[in-house]
Amino acid sequence: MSKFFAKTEESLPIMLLRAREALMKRIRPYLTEHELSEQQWRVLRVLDEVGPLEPTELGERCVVLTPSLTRILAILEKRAMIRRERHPTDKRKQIIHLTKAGQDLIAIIAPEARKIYEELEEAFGKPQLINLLNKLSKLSDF
Amino acid sequence: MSKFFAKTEESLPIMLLRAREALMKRIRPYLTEHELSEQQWRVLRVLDEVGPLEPTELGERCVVLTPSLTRILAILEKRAMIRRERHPTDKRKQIIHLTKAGQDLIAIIAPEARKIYEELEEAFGKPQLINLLNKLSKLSDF
DNA sequence: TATTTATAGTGAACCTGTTAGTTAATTCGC
DNA sequence: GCGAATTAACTAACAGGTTCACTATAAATA
Repeated sequence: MSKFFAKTEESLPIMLLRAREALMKRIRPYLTEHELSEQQWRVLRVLDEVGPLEPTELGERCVVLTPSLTRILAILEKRAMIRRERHPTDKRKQIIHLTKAGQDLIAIIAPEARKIYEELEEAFGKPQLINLLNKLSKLSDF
Repeated sequence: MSKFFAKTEESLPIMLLRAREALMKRIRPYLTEHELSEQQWRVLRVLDEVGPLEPTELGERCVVLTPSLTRILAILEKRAMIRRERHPTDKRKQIIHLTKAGQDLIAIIAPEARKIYEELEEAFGKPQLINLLNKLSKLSDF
C-alpha cells in the first residue's frame, strides 16, 4: 500500500479541502462584509475579467454546476449585480452581463483579496506557488 | 501584480477546487452505488482508522463543521453504521463507534478507492504526489 | 420535411456548508 | 462554593453541491 494515502486525513482529496479552507478562511470575512458568497464572488470576477458570457460557459469557468448557477444568477440579478440578455440567434441561451453596480463592488473588494494573495506569496515563495499551480493543473486533467 | 492570480480561473482557490473535482468525479460513483456521500464516507473511514472518537475531534479530522456532522451522524446512526456512547466523565461529550455493518461497508468500498489512488500515482508519479501533499500541508498552516 | 437526438436552462429533492443562536455541562476566578 | 466564561453538541435558516427530470429550442438525419 502506498504511503501517501495511508491515512484518510492525509489523502489528497482531504488535503485539497484543508488547503482551500485555510485560504478561504482569510478571504471569506471580506466577502461576508458585502454579503457575497464565495461562488457569487467568483461569478462576478469572471464576468469582469472575461466579459459577458452564456451561463453554461460561465459555470464551467467558475466551477459551478448549472443548477447552482441558476440560483446564484437569480440572487445576483435581484441585487442588480448582473443583468440578462437574450442570445441573438439561439433562443435557448442567455448572455449574462455585469452591471455598473457589480463592477463597483468588485472594485471595493478586489484590493483586499489581492493583499491576501500577496501575503501568501510572501509566506510561501513565488516559485513554490507556481509549481503548486502547475501540479494542480495536471491533476485537473486526470 | 503577481502572475499567478492574474485570472480568477487560475487562482489558487479555484485550482484547488478543480483538482479536487477531477478526483472526486472518479470516486463518487462507487460511493453513490452504496448510497454514501463523500462526507459520510470520510467519517466512516476516519472512525475505522483512528477508532472511537468524540464528534468534535471527528469533525476536525474529516474537515466537516459540527452542524454538518450532527446531520451526518444522525443519518449514519439510522443506517446502523455507527453507534453513540456517553463519555464516561464528561456528560457533554459522546463517543462515536463504528459498527460491524460500518466496517463491512468500508471493506467493500476501500479496494475500489485504493485502485483509483494507484491509477493516480501511476499517472502522476509518486515523488510528484509526495511533493504536492507537502505543499498542501504547508498551505493548510497558512 | 418529419423525426430523432442533442443542448441550454430550470425545477425539485436531498445532503452539506456556513453563520448564528440555544442548551447543558464543565471549568475558571473570586 | 458561586457566578462567569467556556465548551460540546444541537437546531434553525439559507445558500450551494449533486443528481434527476423536464421544457424549449436547435441540430442531425432519415
